[in-house]
Amino acid sequence: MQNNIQAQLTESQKKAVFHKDGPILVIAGPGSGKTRVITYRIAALIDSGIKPYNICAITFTNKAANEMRERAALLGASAGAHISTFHSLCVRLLRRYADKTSIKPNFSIYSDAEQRTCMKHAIKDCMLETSNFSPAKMCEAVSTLKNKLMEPEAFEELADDFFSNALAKIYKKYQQILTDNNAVDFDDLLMQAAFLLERNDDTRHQLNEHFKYVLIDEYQDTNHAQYRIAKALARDHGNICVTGDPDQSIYRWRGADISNILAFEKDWPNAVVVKLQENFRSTPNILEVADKLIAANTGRKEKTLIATRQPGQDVEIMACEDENNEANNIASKINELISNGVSANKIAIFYRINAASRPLEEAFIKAKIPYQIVRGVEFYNRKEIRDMLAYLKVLANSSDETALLRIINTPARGIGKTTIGRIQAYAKENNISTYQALKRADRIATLGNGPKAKVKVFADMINGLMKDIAGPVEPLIEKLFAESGLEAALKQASEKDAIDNINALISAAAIYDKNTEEPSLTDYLQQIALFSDADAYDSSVDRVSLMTMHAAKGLEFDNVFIIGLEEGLLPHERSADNEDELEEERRLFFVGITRAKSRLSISYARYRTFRGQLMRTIPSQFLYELGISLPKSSQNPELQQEDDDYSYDEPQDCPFYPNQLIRHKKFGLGRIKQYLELGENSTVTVKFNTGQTKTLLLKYANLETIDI
DNA sequence: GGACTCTTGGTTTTT
DNA sequence: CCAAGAGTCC
Repeated sequence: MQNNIQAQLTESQKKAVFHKDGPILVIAGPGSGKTRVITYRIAALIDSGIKPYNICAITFTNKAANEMRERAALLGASAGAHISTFHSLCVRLLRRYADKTSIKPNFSIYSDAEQRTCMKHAIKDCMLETSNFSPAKMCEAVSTLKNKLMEPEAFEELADDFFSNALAKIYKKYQQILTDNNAVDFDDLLMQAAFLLERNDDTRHQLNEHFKYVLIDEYQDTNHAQYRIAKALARDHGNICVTGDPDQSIYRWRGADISNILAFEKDWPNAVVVKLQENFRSTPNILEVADKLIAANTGRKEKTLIATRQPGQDVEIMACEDENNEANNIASKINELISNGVSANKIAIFYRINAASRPLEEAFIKAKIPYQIVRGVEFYNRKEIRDMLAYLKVLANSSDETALLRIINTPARGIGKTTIGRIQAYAKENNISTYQALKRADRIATLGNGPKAKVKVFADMINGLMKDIAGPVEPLIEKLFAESGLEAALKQASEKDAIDNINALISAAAIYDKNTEEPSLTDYLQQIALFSDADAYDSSVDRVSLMTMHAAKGLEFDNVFIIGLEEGLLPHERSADNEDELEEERRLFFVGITRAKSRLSISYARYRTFRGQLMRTIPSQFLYELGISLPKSSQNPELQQEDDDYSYDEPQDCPFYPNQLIRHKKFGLGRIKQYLELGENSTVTVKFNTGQTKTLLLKYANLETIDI
């Protein structure tokens, strides 16, 4: 490798980049060059004579994979290394070695909506009520089991109470439905791939021969299934290099297991451990705040971020009246930045939940600020797009009944519930798929002549299109749009937006065709199923970026605004009851803060609209952990007035100390966990005997102290 | 079979 | 406040 490239690395980075064989653990803070290490390592390996195709690098998003590919090429690494996400890699493996699994290579990948549809059927098939067993909850439970690589049969044996017995039944049924549809969900991709590798020694061996070097970025967010896949991928040679930061683990709720990175040295006892402590991204002002915040987490290995940049602007905390005021304040600050010559694409706004983008959008339109909302999957959630994709899924995989039922009467073609029921009954009786039954509709005795004719027209249309599924995707989609009747239906209803969206889908398919060596419908569908929000981020356009803190992972911006620092929002209310989840919320905020290079502004609103109602908020407990003082008053005299009205019933001095026993009218007995002196906004965090932990505004809480 | 109204339930984060 | 599902009517 050229010397000038070497010069771009620190001594510790070099250690990880140039150490050749065996396991390497790179444990490092934000902005320390973790991803850079992986990229350079790919280049260095190729430079040392390793063939590109012998390298397998795994990133967290497709976007990150693309970027890594480009950067490695810039370093002179010839193309050919496999760089992708875990999920994409698994798709490839399952397609290639489908004969060793229970699925066929043209399998459909089900989105959450499709998963829920199947789950609903599974619950009903088990003679249970969806009102008692909500499909979303059951999907979550099944997902958790799959992430632990627990198959239905194995779980059935463990199930020993009412709920888990029901879950076992539902899980089994759900899995049966997926198999019948020749479909997998996101978790299956990992689970099936893990079993493929673990249960077929020859296949695993062959892959170990092929991928001689395995590199994994963001290792702190791998779940158990991914951990087992990683282990299997490196089993023969042990050339596994992982990078990560336990403080940036933000996917625990999705099964990410922080102990994967913490126990790496146990799994690979000869591992070389490289620590990267310097931060090249942020000013010391920002790092100090990040440091203070994350120090509040108890379950962590202590580490301090070492700043390398010159001091800059202080971190700002903004108190706003409500979400609109917050959005407008930010809009005017951004306009100021832009008029000072800052490019819009150097500015980002992060929030906890997607719904928070709306007031910002309105404010930006008003203030004429160009913006992009980084939410790639939204496009694929539109009804018309899902309809088109359902057609395509049926064409690629005729076993996909979920997709078939979606489109059989979309647009309306007079095939209603009754007809469908009769076709399904016939299919079941004759042990054929619903699609096959459609094709012989004329033989279904229960159908009248009218329905028979309508079904025949539909079946002929699908059959006709199926003849064209080989090769490029774009012409097929275009033909489908016309022949399915969707185009005519949308035109008739003057659904201009919907037509535009489908045209966008067609253009995107053309790009896919152009960029793919061997385009195929199956591959196209499997790829777009794995598209993520973060993939939509376009750094080249000059727009302010709006995204969730989860989507911000791995990115950096000169100017960052983080909004909604309020109890219930960040930390989110659903995390408040659980100490581990609260710590994850803190890590999430930490991730947000450490994206900022030079300027960071954090805001909260004193009122926020919630389910259509303006509600008083409580400033986030995290704000008090940053080590900076909060702004005292709001700018709005009216609201100030309102606060003064309340001030008379403020408690004069606070008798609360940690662990003190108290009683609350509604929640009952509990112990004080924390008391925050904030004047009129003083809060107490109480762990109630019900198991719940709540943060209450002292002035409304009416707590009764119980002295022992 | 399909369009329409009304009710009710529910809001994280995502591959 | 808003989407989805049930129920009602043509």
